[in-house]
Amino acid sequence: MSGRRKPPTLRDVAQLAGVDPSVVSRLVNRSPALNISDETRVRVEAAIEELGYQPNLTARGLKLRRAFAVGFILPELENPVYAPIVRGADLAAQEIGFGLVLGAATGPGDTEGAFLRLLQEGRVDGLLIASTVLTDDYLREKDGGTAPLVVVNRRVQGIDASVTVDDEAGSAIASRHLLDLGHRRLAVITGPLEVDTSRRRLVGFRRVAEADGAEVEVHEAPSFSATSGYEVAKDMLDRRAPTAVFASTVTLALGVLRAGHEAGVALPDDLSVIALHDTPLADFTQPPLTTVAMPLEELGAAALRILKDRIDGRPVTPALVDAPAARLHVRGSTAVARR
Amino acid sequence: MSGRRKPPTLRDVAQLAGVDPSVVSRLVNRSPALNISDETRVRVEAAIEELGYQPNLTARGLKLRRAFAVGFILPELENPVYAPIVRGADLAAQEIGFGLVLGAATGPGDTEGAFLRLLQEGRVDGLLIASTVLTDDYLREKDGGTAPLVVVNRRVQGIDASVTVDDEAGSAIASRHLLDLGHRRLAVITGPLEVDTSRRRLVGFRRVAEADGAEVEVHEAPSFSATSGYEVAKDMLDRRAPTAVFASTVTLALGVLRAGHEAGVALPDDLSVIALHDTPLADFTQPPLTTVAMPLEELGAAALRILKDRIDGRPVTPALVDAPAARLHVRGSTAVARR
DNA sequence: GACCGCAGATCAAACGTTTGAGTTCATCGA
DNA sequence: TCGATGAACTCAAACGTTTGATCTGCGGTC
Repeated sequence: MSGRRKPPTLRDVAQLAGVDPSVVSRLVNRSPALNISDETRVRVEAAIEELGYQPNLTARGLKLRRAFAVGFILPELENPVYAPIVRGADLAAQEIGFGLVLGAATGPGDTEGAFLRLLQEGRVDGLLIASTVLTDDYLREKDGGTAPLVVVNRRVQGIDASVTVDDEAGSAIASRHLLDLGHRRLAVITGPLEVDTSRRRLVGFRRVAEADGAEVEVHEAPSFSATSGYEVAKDMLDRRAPTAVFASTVTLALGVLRAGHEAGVALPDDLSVIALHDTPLADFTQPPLTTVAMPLEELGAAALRILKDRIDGRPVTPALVDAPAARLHVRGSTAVARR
Repeated sequence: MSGRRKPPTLRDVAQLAGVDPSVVSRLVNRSPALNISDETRVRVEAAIEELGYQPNLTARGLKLRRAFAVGFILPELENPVYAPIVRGADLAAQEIGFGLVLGAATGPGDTEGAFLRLLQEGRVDGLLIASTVLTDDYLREKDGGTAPLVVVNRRVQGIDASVTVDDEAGSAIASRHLLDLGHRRLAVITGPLEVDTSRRRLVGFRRVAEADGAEVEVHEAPSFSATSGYEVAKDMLDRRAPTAVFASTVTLALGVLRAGHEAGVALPDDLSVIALHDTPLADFTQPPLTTVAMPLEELGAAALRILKDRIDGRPVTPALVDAPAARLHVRGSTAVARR
């Protein structure tokens, strides 16, 4: 309520320091074209300090045709996998003085709306796309359109700018863990296989398991939700059950756990469960969920940096895979195979 | 990559329609000062259509001293309680053409940094504060400063603009449910009592329970995390255990469930658990968690609308409580009291 | 016939920056 | 002594809007 006074401008600073605004501008921007005496520099800096001058983003944006912000399109916020990705992106954005504006979808299908809205308004300089609902075709069509985009945690043919973690390697670790525990009859519950990320996880898991001669049955869930995981797992348990299952994401695993409990199978003794992606929640499932933690925060940060490169017109490396340390967190949901 | 051409401007439209830019501007903004013939109107509208004109937000922003965006400061994204709040706010923002920019804290303590950053840059016109870490004093000091703010899910003395759900009523419903099941020895695990929201939940629960002559023991967790809930619950179970416990938020409940399992108490037969706030996850805990769903999405939306009122300088009702339908979701974690 | 009023437009300054193109003045080499 | 050089600045247009002020006819009044 109290007097919201307008902040000092470049002009104010210039006037106080007795110089032209252009000097202040160049000073603030460390422009190489700046050429002033030390004395003047000191005076200007003092003026900036005294007034607490902060450049006006909007004015800069108008002049430079920049929003100094990027949008993050995601299908939903509830899925715990997004929290670290968003955090990573936000942090990286902060570092370069960018804002992260949310384009959360309101419901299935509206991701597209969020997409277009952000772009057309010129509110953002580029877009991070973590949605699984936008089709490859749609993305290819939009890429290079109004604004640069980077797809996160997914690769689409024809779009260079995409960042993924090494899903294959992570899944291989899960596979290895189960094999080490002596499991021979394995199942994987994967997300929709039209999503390339799902496919890579499947491949990674299978490669290791089959190289070891273990049996792998594949169950494709129609979505990444816990409910889907539950349905698929219930179905799986009705048949000849495996002794261990790899859920290709944490939400699916939640469904598996529930199906297990309902079917009365002892966890982890009758059925080991391991999931890709770690989350604070994993400590609190019953039993606590063994996971392979992926560098999701790094993923978000990398995505943002790549997006910035595109915005600045720098060349982007074809399909950067970001592969630091996938780490196994052994909790209570995996155990040695019963014989 | 392909030619990113600059979008049409007001000038372009004006030129095409053969009128002055001011006409177009006023038309677009439905300015009452506009006074043109139908013929002209048609021509201008056609030009807008033809060029696909979209007003440039940055330029408008510069002129009008507006960012057309608000910031949302939250302590973390992992807590499932925030997802619906953010979604509600984002939806409401979309409706009025505003953007929602994230000010997620990087870690404890940095919420403040996010706060100041967003404000000073002039990136936002106002701020939604859902953080529990900013102190009342700090908020009071900032209120009415650079930008308007609205505190979400919390009330602070001296700041009119705050929105909360009816925590008392919700907690009362939880209380009622447990009493109806015949429980007489109740416990509540509350978040930090320096947070007013925690206090209101406690009050609501207690009022109903004690009116019924039931016994209520209070356990204050040092934070809202699952880990805190776990620690406190473990402690509680070591003593004379109650037959039912009310966790004042879902994350705390997760901790309670785990403590229960570890202590070997049968859930829900030996101990009923009910939590405030619903989440998709509740279906997948073991046992599935009985909850009282609060209108969190509405909370977010209401917060945004109030913030908009403040931004526009409209008077704000003192401490609006938004109290539609808290709903009980009975799942597997509550059962009739054993005698 | 001078004047008013009004519909239907136009003008131009401003919002706070950025930046290419001047300007001024002292110094230097030949 | 003159012009060239360069250091240290200033000028002013532009980015795309918004908006109060101004202009131009024309029909109606007295």
